[in-house]
Amino acid sequence: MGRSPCCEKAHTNKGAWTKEEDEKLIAYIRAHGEGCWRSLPKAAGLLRCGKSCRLRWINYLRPDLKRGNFTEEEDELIIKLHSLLGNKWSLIAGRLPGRTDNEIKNYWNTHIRRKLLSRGIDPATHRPLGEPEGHLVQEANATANICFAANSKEQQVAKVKKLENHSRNGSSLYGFLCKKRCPDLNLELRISPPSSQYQAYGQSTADDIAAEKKHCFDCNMGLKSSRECLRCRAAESSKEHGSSTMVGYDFLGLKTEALEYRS
DNA sequence: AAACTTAGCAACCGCCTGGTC
DNA sequence: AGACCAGGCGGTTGCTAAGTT
Repeated sequence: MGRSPCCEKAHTNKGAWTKEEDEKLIAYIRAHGEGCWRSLPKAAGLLRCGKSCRLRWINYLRPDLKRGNFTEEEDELIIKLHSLLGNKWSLIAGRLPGRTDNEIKNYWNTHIRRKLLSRGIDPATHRPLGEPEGHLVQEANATANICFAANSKEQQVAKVKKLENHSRNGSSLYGFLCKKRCPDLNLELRISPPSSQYQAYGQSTADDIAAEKKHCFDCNMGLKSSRECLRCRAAESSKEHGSSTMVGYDFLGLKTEALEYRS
């Protein structure tokens, strides 16, 4: 038995992408959007594995990527998020607009690890080198089990329900753990109507958004995050789930699921 | 100038998860 | 219930440029 390979390896290119391949992939996704990665290579005329196309698009070709060096603020945010989430690079990336999980992972391994070691901090535990891990590590693990990102509304609902089984107030637990480990990092989740979303961002982020004009093409108001407009998603969610409240905004204005669910 | 080492990062691999039938 | 599939994630590899001897 076993799983069939995602592609026929004998007839696929490997290694660095050429300019022509990039152009084909960009042109195809512009015309058809992101969809079935398995069938995309053939449809786009690429001799590549679907996974390879997805990686190339997400990590390099996506138009909303921020290129260039990490700022000091981003460094510190990554460190704090890593202390809470561990090696959950995709979750960390979800809170750094324009950065990818791969990019952050590489940056962590090449820069931040060294930076922490030079400060005498163990990058794995975020505690002084040589000190036993203690209870805070368990707390970090517990925090990592709280899910922030889900791919669909259905998953969000399922995950919130799962969370509710553990705690009647999941965000309070999260806030508690965050505060305990990083008292100066505001990761408190909030419920707010879409119209007031900018108030939840904090001024600097709102200014950045305005400067970059990252508005949704559909409603022309909500923030267009790396995947979709939160405002439109909120509207869609409430349509589908009746009185369910599925969307919230974290301190960076990025996608924050699983905040509240009323059945 | 050449040989060697190191750092940075794009890309790959294998595993896991969730959805569908 | 379980087999299969697609997408996603984290760890690792390998190439290349920069730095050092």
